[in-house]
Amino acid sequence: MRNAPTILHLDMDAFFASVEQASKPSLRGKAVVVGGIGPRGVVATASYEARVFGVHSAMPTAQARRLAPNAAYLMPRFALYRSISDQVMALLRELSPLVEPLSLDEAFVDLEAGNAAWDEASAREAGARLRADIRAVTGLTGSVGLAASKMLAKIASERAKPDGLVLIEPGTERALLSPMPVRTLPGVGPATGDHLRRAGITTVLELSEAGEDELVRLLGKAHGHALYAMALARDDRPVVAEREAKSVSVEDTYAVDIHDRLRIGLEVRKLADRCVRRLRGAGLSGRTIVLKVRRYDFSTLTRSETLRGPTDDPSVIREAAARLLDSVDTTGGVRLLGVGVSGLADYTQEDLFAQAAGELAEETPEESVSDFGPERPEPAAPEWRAGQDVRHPEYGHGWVQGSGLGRVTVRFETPLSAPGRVRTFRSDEAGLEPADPLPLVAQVEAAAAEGETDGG
DNA sequence: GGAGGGCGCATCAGCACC
DNA sequence: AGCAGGTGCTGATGCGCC
Repeated sequence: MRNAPTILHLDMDAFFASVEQASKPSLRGKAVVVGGIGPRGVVATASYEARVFGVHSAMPTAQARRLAPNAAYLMPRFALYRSISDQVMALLRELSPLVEPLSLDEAFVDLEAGNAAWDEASAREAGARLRADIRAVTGLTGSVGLAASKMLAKIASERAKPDGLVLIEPGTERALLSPMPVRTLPGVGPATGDHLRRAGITTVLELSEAGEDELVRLLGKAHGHALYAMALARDDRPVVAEREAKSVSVEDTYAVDIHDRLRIGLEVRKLADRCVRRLRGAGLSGRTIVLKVRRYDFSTLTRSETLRGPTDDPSVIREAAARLLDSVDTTGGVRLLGVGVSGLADYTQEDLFAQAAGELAEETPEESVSDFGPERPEPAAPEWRAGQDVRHPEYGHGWVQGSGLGRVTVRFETPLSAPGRVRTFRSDEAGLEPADPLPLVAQVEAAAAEGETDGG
């Protein structure tokens, strides 16, 4: 807790949905839902137009479809969101080297550490300029919260949404916090919220009145102390620039439960390979292999095994995952499988143990290496995914609005065009091919906005 | 009735070692 | 040899967050 409101929290407004609307003119002003499209998908982001129908993130997509049947339902395009996120994070780093990204669309910035602000007026000014820059560079809006601590900056940006800026004046923190529900505080989710409610505690004021000892008794040592401090608006957590990953994991929920034990083994193997690809991509290796299984009844269990040293060897990790699977009863079927690696080494070091094991186990030689990697055969028929960008030699750039029954419907428009027209083709239409997303903002403008900060 | 993916953190139990 | 008490690791689970 400092005495000037120089911690900034940025939250992009309905980020995924806003990117899709910017990229697809025909969706502007319309209900857009981005998330898992399958029977077991959940909503990642709903546009504000979709929220009017009661759709919100973390809601099952099936339920969203009942509430807003006419909304556009799109798969997330993370590569595109990441590229825009990078532009936004770069703007934040111009304010201060102390930037802590929380996700693709959210970050804390310590303005004081970057000499970007030192008091209320300069903080407000920096926040307003940031919002303008974000709009100029990305065409999107973000909301800014400014306060003397992380917790309050975040609460402020929440109140600023959408497309606003809120600064919490030092000295007013406790009065602001007191009437708010306990769920407002970081660390209070559904379980803790229920727990506190059963103890008769529903507001932040009641939380502080309960006293530290009572909270520790109710919630345990770490949680109790932390929550009492938060309730009094005491929050000293620093903005931390780079936090290195502590684990890497991948998981899949299947459209239907898998019962076949062989198939389960196959999926675990595929997940292990995907996990290793990510691990290697980050130049990491790890020592503990974790298998996660969610059964048909939603009961979830994890099994883990710690090796003698870190590895990024696909066959070692596959075999560990397979061993862990052996110890799990999958009768009744599984809905989700996952493979993870923790105990990461920040550099890839030679794994002598795995090497020795590999040399000993000559019975299973090249198979493990040769069919690892991206060289698996592509499916023959092109599968058109909803939302995907495409090009057609005659009609130009567009996106897939829907596909099925050997047909694909494409809307031809670009981020800079007027809403475009829809055409339907056969799935194997000659010349129709996947395309990269186009920039959301005219290049000249973007270059000018960057030049302004570079040159000045 | 339905509930993704990917992470970090806390707690607890069991065990080895001192 | 048995016991009491730390400490640190491993493994499992649950919560919270975006």
